[in-house]
Amino acid sequence: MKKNTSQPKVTSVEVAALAGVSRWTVSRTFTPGKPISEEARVRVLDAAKQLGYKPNLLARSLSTQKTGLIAVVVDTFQNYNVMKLLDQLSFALQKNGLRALLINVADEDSVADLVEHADQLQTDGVIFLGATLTGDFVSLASNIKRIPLVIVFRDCDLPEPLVLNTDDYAAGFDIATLLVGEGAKQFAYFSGPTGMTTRVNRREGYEDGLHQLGFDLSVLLNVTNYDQFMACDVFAGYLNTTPKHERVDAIFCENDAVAFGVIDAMRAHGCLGSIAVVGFDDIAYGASPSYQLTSYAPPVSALIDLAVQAMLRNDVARTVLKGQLVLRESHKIIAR
Amino acid sequence: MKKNTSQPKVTSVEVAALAGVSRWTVSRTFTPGKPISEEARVRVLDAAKQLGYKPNLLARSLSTQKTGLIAVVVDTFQNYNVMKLLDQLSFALQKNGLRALLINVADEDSVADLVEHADQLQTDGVIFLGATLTGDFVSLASNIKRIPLVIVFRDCDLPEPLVLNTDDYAAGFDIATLLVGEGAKQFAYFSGPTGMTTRVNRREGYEDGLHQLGFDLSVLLNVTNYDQFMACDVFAGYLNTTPKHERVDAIFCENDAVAFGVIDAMRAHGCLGSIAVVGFDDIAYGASPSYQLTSYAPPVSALIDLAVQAMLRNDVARTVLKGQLVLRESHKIIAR
DNA sequence: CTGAAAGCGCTAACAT
DNA sequence: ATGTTAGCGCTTTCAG
Repeated sequence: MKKNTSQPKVTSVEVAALAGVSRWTVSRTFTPGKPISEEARVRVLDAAKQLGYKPNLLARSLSTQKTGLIAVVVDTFQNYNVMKLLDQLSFALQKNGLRALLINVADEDSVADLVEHADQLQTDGVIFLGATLTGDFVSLASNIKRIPLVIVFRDCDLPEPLVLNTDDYAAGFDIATLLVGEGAKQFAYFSGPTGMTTRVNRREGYEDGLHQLGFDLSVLLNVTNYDQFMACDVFAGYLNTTPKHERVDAIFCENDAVAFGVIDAMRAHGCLGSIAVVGFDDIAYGASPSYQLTSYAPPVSALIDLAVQAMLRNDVARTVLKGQLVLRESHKIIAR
Repeated sequence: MKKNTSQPKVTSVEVAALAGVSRWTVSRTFTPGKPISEEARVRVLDAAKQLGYKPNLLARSLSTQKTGLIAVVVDTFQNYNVMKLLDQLSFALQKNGLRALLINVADEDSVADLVEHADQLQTDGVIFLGATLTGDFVSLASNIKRIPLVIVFRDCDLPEPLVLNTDDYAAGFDIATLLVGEGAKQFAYFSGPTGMTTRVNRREGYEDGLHQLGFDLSVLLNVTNYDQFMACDVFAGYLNTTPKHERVDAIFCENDAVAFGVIDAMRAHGCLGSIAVVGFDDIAYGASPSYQLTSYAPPVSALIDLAVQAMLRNDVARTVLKGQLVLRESHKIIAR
């Protein structure tokens, strides 16, 4: 049995009494950057320690109108990339004295409610972390005017929320260039779920890149979920129904999970290395000897810094930033 | 540029005025389960909508002494298992009207500060999610008496914080039984980092199980980090320095990440299938065709439910629960 | 540098 | 069922 040893609550009043100063002097002691005589400070700190006093940040927030809480909205956890982003984001927030209030919107239609609740909790901002924004987001965004709304690693057509994203077009273009350089002639693109806020730019850059180099995008594959196993099934289907000589020799996958699935399918089919594959996100797992996935690394820390900055000051503008290709083995065509 | 369209703050006073009722009636309207006449309710709701009023939950918390915030302490994000746990935990909390305040303690020595800060924020409890608790945790735990402290998926010798964990001993025992049943004769255990709060039970159950069946644990491997690639290196080393006929034929890995590393090493070494391998955690990835990892699935949802319950009521006792083996292919000895 | 008044926005407890 | 009193614990004026 766990007991809640509710200690007698100690407030600034008691500390003030013990230290022989006023309540307001106690407050100042615990507010960095407030003028206070060294003597008073020591006396207060001493009394506080003796009483086990800690300022109630909730009460402070009510006064200052700042909670230091940032709602972080995530819609898919079980994804290595999201994990990395969440790791870095929560860390960056903490470094700036902010805290991440995690909002899990796996349950699609509750987004609006959850974000509204966060708003009522007086969070200082909302960051949508690679979340696939659904329809009601429009109304949501217009309801929340009090605090900054930021979308990182996702696009959004609306003018309202601040968008901070990878330059998907440039990425697609670079990948087309890489693949053509490897000698590929037939190209495929493997997309994930298509929602309201899409990542078409990634494909467009790829396609434009191919065109510019005299090639076409001949095959479009799709999976309704960024799921490795589903992607594997889809690609296995492609391999099974397409005679070897008709197959593409290069494929750009919308993210690494899909790319893994493609590689799995090729391994199972015994044709590993016959098709160049490039992923996106550069999750740590890609370095695995079993995959050696070539991937595009988004400018994670730069974008996260911007997102945090946007929470702190209101002077961040919509931005797309280039990432960079991480070359390993999977983009090479070894066997044919 | 993002503008903070600071709307004129609307409080319950304004709503009360417009609705022609008192402030407290407004409060009641927004507190589920409080008696209120339908007429008044409608009038208030109407006025509230008109004014765009939303109750300030912060102020409410100050009064009620409940924030509905639960600090969730995580020390390693980039781990599929943690991700799953965090996903389920945050979801379970939400379902119960609670919210997860994410505390990222990647930076080891800041645990105490961060948890203390959470305490000052008046969180209603703290959940350590599979976090490796370091030394100063002892003092930490004794400092926080106001709210329940729970450790899930980790052991802890201290009597104070509530521990909710998998029955690691039983798991180890079951795995020994499985491996012996597969015809293995020589056994290894591959452990991860050894900290203050260890998972020795997992190994002990394994070892006792082997003994009971007439076998011994002959090889102990270790990696200082639950990292697939590091584990791969370590196991590659083992394979390279141990002649084939002297090698173990079964290995139990402390978690799936390590097990993946072992499989990677075997694949690279061309001896895939020669050694039975069993992991722990049953991360989704284990189902990958490239691994087909047999693993032990901890009773995740049961433990998480208990943790949430512990936040809600103070009647949860220290518990260990059995999980179950998930049989795929990796525990079979195919080639020798 | 320190003290006092007023108030952040809401709700518990009691009264009506 | 509704209104009242008193406060949650802190901070922001602004005097002294």
